Amino acid sequence: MAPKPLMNPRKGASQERSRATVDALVEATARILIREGFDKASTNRIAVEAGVSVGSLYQYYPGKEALVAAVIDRHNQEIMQVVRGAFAEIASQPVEKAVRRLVAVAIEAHSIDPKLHRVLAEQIPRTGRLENVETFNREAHAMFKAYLESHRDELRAADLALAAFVCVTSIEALAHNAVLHSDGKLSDKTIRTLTDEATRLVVGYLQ
Amino acid sequence: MAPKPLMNPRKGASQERSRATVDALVEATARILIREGFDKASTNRIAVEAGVSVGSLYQYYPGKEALVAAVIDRHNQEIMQVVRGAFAEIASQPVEKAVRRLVAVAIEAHSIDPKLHRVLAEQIPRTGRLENVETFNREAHAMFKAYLESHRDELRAADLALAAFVCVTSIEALAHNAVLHSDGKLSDKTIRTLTDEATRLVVGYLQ
DNA sequence: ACATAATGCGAGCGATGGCTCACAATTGTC
DNA sequence: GACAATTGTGAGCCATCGCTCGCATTATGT
Repeated sequence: MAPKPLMNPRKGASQERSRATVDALVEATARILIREGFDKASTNRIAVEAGVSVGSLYQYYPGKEALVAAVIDRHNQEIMQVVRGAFAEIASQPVEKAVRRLVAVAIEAHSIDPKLHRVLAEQIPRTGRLENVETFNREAHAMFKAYLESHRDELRAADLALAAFVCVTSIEALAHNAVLHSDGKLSDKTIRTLTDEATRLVVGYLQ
Repeated sequence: MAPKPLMNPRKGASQERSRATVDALVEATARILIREGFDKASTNRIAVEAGVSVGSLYQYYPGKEALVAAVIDRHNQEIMQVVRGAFAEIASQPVEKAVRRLVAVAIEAHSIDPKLHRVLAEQIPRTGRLENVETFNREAHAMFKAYLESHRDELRAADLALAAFVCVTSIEALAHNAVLHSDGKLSDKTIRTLTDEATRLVVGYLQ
């Protein structure tokens, strides 16, 4: 068998110029996803939007999937940054206060770049490589479980992994549905009400 | 403007023969979605699988989207049948028993044709026409709110629409994640545990 | 200045997919 | 049996898409 022609993405982006090209590509991809949706995001279209040629695109990314994955990664990093911060912040706080903060953060996180968030949630097939979203989810579950373990005395649950699953799933779903159904930012009042309810739901369950 | 050449899906499927064709198409679509995934479900491929020519396909459906929508509708009808039955059954039962039943039903519903359910959840872009899933969601919320209203005295919530949103969202998400993460059917034990937890979560919130 | 490497270009190839249309086969009607 | 309506056929048109490759442009080293 002939060895692969070796025309995969060029090695490193060593010069300054190419970093700019890479960034332009990712940002162009995000813009197209937002403005025109997933199926319109062809490699040719993305290259034009980025002010770059298709050839250059394939020098840095093996295909459309990789570009979209890069956008998703970028978005997830932003979200996880916020979430990790929150967990650090609440580590030594009592359950009620901690849960309230986490709910608020979940809503904030889902409100980051809401249009992009919506497209990612609604239009991107969760197939192939794009499963690394799962990694983030697992991290969130693990962090929550760790918090529960260090506050065992305030709780009455036996299986903390199960409890973490129930809490994280509920909080995430509530934030997700609330933000997506209201197309964009929620009013402060709605956020307060929702936070109260979700907190009662989860705290009542844990204690 | 020239009047549209009038080559849209042929009017009615009046004869017996055509009903069979239509059914074959929908079932073929479902089979392909399950076995090969969404992108492999081209109109040509579907027609072959159904033992029918592409031409016939376009006599009954305006395109691939419509076929997939038909499959989704079929699946959702099955689910809503079960859910409607459950709501009728619990109408006069106390909150604890009612919620427990609803949780069980949610799990059952998500376990109907799990492979198809997974494909629909993971691979189908929720775009365009496929938003009528929303209709079913609204129906579920409405039914739950109706139940809450007729049991107001057992509850302490003020805003019942909000309470319904919180409960339905949580139950649905728990059932969804549990079923999808465990690839297929859950063990009886897992189902019992999950039902207990979800029931405690929701009942604790409502009372 | 010159050579060499790194980066960028974009016409166009091959593949695939949605969809049409001219026609054939079947069914219903008298 | 004759005729019209209904239903079924499938080769192939056209558009699009992912991707390549030979070449142009720009940076780096000496």
